[in-house]
Amino acid sequence: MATERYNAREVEARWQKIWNDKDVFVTVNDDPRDKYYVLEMFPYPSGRIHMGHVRNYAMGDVVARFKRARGFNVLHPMGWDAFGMPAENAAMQNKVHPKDWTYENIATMRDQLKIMGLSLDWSREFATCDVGYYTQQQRLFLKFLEAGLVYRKNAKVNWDPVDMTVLANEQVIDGRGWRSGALVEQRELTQWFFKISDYSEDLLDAIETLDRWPDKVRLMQKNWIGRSEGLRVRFEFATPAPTGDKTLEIFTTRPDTLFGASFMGLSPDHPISVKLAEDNAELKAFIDECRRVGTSEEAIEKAEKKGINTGLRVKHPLDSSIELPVYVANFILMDYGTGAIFACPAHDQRDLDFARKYDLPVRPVVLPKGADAAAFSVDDEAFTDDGTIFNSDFLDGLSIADAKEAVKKKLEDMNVDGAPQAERQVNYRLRDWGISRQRYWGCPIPVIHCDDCGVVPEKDENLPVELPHDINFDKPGNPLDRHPTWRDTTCPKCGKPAKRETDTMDTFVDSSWYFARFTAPDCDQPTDPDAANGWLPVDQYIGGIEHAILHLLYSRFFTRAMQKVGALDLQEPFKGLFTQGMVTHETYRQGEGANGRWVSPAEIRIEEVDGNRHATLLDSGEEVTIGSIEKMSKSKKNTVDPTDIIDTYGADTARWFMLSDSPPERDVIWTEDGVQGAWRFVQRVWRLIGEITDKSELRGGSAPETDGKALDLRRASHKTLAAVSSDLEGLGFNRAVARIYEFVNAISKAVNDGIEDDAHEYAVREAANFLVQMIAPMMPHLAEECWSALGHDNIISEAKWPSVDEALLVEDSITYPIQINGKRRGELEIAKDASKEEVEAATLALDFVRKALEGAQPKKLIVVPQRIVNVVV
RNA sequence: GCGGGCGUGGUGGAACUGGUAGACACAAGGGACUUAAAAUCCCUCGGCCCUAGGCUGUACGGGUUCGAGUCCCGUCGCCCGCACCA
Repeated sequence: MATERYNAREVEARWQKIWNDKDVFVTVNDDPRDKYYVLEMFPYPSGRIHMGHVRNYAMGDVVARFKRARGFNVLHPMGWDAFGMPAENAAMQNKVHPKDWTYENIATMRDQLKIMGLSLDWSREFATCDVGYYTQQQRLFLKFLEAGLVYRKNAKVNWDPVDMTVLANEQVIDGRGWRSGALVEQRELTQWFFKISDYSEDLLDAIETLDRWPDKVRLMQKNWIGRSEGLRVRFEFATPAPTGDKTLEIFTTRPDTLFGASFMGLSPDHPISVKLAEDNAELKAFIDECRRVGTSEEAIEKAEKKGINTGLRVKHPLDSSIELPVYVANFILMDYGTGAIFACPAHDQRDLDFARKYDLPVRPVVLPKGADAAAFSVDDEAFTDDGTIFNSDFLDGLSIADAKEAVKKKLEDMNVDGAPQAERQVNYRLRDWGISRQRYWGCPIPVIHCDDCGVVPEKDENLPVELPHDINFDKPGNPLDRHPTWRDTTCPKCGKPAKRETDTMDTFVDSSWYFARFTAPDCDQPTDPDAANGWLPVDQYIGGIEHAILHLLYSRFFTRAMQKVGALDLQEPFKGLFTQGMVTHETYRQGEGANGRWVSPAEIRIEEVDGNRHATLLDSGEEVTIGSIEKMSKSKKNTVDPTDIIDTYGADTARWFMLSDSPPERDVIWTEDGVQGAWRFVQRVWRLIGEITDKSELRGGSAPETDGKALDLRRASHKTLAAVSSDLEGLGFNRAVARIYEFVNAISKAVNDGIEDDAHEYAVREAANFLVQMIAPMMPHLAEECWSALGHDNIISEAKWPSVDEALLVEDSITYPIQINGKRRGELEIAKDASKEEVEAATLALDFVRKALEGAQPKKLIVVPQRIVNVVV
């Protein structure tokens, strides 16, 4: 074979055809081997694959191919998260039907994925907008409805009064609609909800069992669910409330600070606020202003703390001589607790900001450890750490925890307006999941509104409720609403004319069970429970950290809900989770400030002059500014098209580069130099394998002798194999790559120095085989080509992972670094099984140690077995 | 604003549970081969000091420890999420 250059384009296409023709990656459900389910978060078909996809799918493919080689029956499917807003935006902008736009994108992206050479079972592919998929989703919805997991209630949406349409949070920019620029209002609509709150406690507790999830994701989910133990306290009104209520009910997690109470706060949406606003113009204006901030928690929290004094007053439950004013405040959420709070400014930053603005009292009641009670005051920073209660009557001197308990006990036993003054309550931050979307391109909610029977589920035999194709986006709003006939149907209950629900489902619903559907993609029910229970949970799920909370939490809820309706029998969908980092790239900009424009990497050339990098435009030679490194995005034009890279260098090179260097959980910077380095490595491996086959074909080496150079190389082979195996097991792709580089250096040296004898030749052949097998999960095409060149008659995609000879890993001596006072001053080589005493004696006998000691005894001699020795003088 | 994370040479990074900081790679510089270029191979490569060698160094400032990139406190910078983007 000699040294012709490796032609990636020709080789990759050839092997992809072979895999395809042989159905190598088609998985059958009844295979007797142990199962392993690898899944990467499926892509939204935005138009073209981007580098983030390449990274994500390259990682998943390594796991899939590695586990396959290790003897597992691997399920590795792919599909499309295909409903969503971009298709509607495209329809509005380019007059293209969302369905056509979506399926064209899918076709393009499927081709792009195929040239990556992924070991996917394409026979299981589906898109969430396939009628076959959303039919089953409607069926699941009806089962959830029957099981009491679905209900309707009023909820707020962002309303664009000019476009007459509901806006997503991302479409609201500084309180205005992104297209119309109109001030956004809030509107209440009756919407569909999933009762995820039924599972708050379970979803929280079960996080403990997810030991193969990143700690940060588990922590984020815990905080998101937000369990808090607190107290529901009823404050008696000192002035009559407009609603006729005798008491104002609040929720607090800090009853210990009750003596620091300065005012009461109501959400702008609280019934009392709304009632008062009826004949208070100032308050009404304020509430309207709050409603223009938007519905997102972020917007509400970031807004300046503001409020209006209602003139109402309540009595302090522990000291009736104190009356507290009641404010309507913009930072209080109606969805959390009771929509009302008591404010203790000294120990809550939001309350403090508010109190300072309106000149309300700030009375500290928690004293920091060691502080002087007489001198302690709170200025602009609330004190939220631990301390001792003071200024608080019977609570003085107690710890926070004890004071909480004391207040709870006391208030529980008190009565106001014929009921206990307070009750203990466990509160969750997690809210029910609103799934209604007033949009066309989503799964229709299969219910019918009948004037006589009310809301009626569609009959199972009438499914699917199919999206009509004859719609247009000439006008804003939901095309389903104004379709001339689609809404018209008959009531499944009474048979009279009735109207269909026009809301479609949140696309998070689509992605909350696709992993289960892959186990039986053609089943005429949502799942085949046997298949689902056999394959699930997903053993390794890989995707972006941006999904750490919502998608993963919804999928966990869905799995429980599906268990409840008998679709499958497990709670947790994802056993192992891995969140990979983003792909970033330098940015380039021509011109300054507002007149500047972003320039794509393909348009420029980089040169180095006197150690400084300069970028110039390819066509005009004009200088371009090199900017910061940012996440690849269309808006900054710092994207690199994977197809271009694969055309130039091949899929293996692109995959290898995505896996080398950067740890997979961290961001990776795409650089041209890096790709070229990867490409050179591809060539290097090919050349090395060529040399080995040339040099060793004359000999018949088959004697695994174990001494000299042959032994050294075999040790390196088995050590590398052991290390790479465990790196791949733990998704340490970059570490595996570094070890493979080292290994290639070692093999090259052995080959260049000349193959000495049969034993050495055996070792070189073994090393070559190991090398090819170790790169196979990452660069499968190159590996197949090398494997074939090495004379194997099977394909490497079906070859078994080699096994490590443990005997070759054992070392008989060890080199200890010797520290003097914590600084390394030399080394000690000694038998690996030397006792602590022997190591100590040998250390003290070393020249530089004796010199440092100057005849004295060491103050301390620390020997960490197999690690290090530290002499303290 | 709240929650979560990250920060190591010119660059990407390595360093298992607190134990030799900079493995491996990229870039750069020097050399070999070549008519020349590409490719390939060899050498150097955190900073400072005069070498042997030493000092210093993991965003910044403190602390715990025989020993800190790793643990703790504070500061700065960047990134992700915040429930209708996917």
